[in-house]
Amino acid sequence: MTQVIHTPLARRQRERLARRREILDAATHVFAERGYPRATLEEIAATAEFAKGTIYNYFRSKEEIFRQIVTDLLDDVLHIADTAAKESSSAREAFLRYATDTFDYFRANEDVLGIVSRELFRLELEDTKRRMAEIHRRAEQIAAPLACILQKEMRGKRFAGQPVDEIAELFVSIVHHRCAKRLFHKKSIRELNSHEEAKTITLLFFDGVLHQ
Amino acid sequence: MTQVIHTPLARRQRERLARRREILDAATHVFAERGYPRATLEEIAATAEFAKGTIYNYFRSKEEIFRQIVTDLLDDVLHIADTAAKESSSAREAFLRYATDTFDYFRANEDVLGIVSRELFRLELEDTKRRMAEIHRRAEQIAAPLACILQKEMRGKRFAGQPVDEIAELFVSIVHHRCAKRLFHKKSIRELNSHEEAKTITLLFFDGVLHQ
Amino acid sequence: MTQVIHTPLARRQRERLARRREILDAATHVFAERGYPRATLEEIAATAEFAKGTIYNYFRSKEEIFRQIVTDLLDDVLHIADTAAKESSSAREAFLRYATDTFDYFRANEDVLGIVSRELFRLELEDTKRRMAEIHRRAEQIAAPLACILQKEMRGKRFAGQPVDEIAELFVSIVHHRCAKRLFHKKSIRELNSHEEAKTITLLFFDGVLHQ
Amino acid sequence: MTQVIHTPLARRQRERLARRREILDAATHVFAERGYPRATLEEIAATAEFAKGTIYNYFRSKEEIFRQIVTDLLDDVLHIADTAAKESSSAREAFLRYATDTFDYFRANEDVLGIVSRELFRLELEDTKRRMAEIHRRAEQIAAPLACILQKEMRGKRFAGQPVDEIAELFVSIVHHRCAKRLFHKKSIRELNSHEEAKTITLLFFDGVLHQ
DNA sequence: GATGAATGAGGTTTCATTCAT
DNA sequence: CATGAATGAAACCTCATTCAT
Repeated sequence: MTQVIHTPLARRQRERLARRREILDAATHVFAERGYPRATLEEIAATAEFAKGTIYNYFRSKEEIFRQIVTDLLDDVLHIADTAAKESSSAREAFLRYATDTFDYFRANEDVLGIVSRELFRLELEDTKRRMAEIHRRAEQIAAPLACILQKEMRGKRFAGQPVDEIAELFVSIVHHRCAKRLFHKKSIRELNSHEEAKTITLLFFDGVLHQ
Repeated sequence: MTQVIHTPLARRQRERLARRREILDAATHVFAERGYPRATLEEIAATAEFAKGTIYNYFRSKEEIFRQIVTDLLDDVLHIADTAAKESSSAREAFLRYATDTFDYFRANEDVLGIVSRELFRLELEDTKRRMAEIHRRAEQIAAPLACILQKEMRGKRFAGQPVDEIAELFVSIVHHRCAKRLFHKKSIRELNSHEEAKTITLLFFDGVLHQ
Repeated sequence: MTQVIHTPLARRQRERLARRREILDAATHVFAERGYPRATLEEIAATAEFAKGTIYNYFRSKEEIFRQIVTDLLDDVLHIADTAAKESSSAREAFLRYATDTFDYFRANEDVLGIVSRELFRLELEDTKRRMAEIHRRAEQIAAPLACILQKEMRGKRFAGQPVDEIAELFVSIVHHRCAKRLFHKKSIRELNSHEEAKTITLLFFDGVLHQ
Repeated sequence: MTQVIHTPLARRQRERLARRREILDAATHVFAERGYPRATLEEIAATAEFAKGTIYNYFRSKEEIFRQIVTDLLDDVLHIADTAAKESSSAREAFLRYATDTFDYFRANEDVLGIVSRELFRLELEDTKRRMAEIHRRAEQIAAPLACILQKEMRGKRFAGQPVDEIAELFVSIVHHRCAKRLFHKKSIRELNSHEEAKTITLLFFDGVLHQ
């Protein structure tokens, strides 16, 4: 068992990380509320209860804060996909689990979902196109473990001539779409019954509309 | 038969509309290239080969230009969906046709697709959330004619407890996702074989992954 | 008696003057409504029912329109003062008449009064100070005929060491102040009883508060 | 006796106020020189020796700067009127003192006088007319203490059927007119002998031209 | 003479980032 | 490390004036 020694240095480190997290949480809230370009560092700082300048001791720029939020999110979702694939014995089970867990995750992190829905593709980078490609690459990563387990079950066959990973990506995009829809719809996302929804789209994906 | 008289007034009107279109086209290009916030009126004007002030004789603001582009696009897609539903004899045919035509439309209007993929949710409105709801409502409109024909075929039954229009929306979102994917992928959107792609997702939607 | 010949040229001339007047009237209205800087040529033109460019066939600039209005006004008031002095047999009568007629004039030309009250000193000239002096010189001109008749009655004596024309100017400024006050006050200027008001300030001027 | 502790916070506060004042002074100068619409923030900032953006850390807009200047001025003049009324034993003495002190005040604050003379009525508000009424209400406030002491002396009688406060306002307007006149006249306002001028108009006001 | 589209200089305002305290 | 005042580049938009038709 690892022996943790609380040297002053370690405390410093921990406090630093805690404050970094506070800033990220504050920023997440403000981005979700105002949208990236309308969000000002002034307001983020006020929400985090720091002075504007302090933010720059933790992040190099507004952009970096935003990218960190998105990266964290994608990591989380990637983890969900990994776990779903690893701990399931069939593709159907894995996909169902991925959908359910993702729904739950976003229900618990509504703000982050808001940001991703609106801002994911709006990073203010020199080369927007490069960024878009990057995002889609991450989506492929997320779909990969799901594709992998599906692959096995289909014994290497393609679906309608398409490689399996593209098909898995479709599923991922459907999940995302349902989340976003709920977020901006009359019914609160909190009322979303994760398991019901997950079953629906898994059923559609595996059996199609006509074969229920 | 109506005798068209080209009065000066009519000519003025026509020229005005033509120039409005030129501006919209130029703006579409710049928005697609730079993204909405980095797109400057300076550049839009230069691209349209007008002076900055001239733009304001045709549109009240940068925002208005953007909304016009989006509105036009949604109208076009809505029209595609309507036509597909009206001129098909089965749901499967209608969905296939909608997918094919939408693919073709975006292949011919790559810039517009770029804008929508990135900017649709970023209209700079006071109340971003209200706007999001509006966008989703438009999506429902687009899905409506497809839902309608599907409804008939399913004889009023629901799918896994979900109303048919939500299911139709899923299809629409899949189509959009495939378009965006192609746009930012290594393979140019021009190489996309609309018919092949459309067949794939229609097959998936109606029969599922397991029943090909 | 002058024989007026209505040659085509004269008609042109008359029509031109009439249109000039229409523009001045429209401009007077818009200036009064919006204030000089918020007034746009667009709106002046629309009010006059001409196109924007047409205005420039009659006036060299927005500024010139404004100066013409002010000049016309000052000429009118100067005429009132002249007449009052010429047709009165005593200073008291002359001042009373000047006040009464000026009140009547502004009641009939409310818009012009509004402009003068707000804009007189705001001509957008290179040298504002020179302009201010010019305005005050005009005020002296207006006061002059009144000063003249007062002078006679006072047999060359000064009032409290001040030259008579400065005293007359005070009276003129009091009249103007009462007009402006009424214009922006709850009671409409239309309800102003010119004769009553005029008697009050004339009484004050000649006999003072204590000697009624 | 209070022990003043100069905490950093207090120092910050003081410096902030000092800089606010510097900006107001610079703006006053530029407004007086150029007039409100020709005054640019560029020049105000340069005069105050700050960057343009810095101004906006102290005031929300050009308009707000202007209104602060005017409000401060009106407060000062109101204070003069209050003091004059409170510390005088007769109306004549109060009016004389008000006139003298106002002359002195404007001689020491020439720039502010310039602004008020030209700009008072040009505040760029939606509803200019509402603003004009507001200004006239302030004038009434200023006249109020003077009216009050005059009232007592006249034992409730009206003058020529007019309420006493309207009469007091006339006096205030005469004072203002003499100030403006001097400002834009050949003789510098610095040469104005406050006491002489004040005596003249007080004499006129109380005894009239004919009874010296 | 009348029209109205085109012009473009110039203004106000925002806000991410820096840096002295 | 924390602070918040200072910065200044950029952006959007207005509108008087010109000029080809």
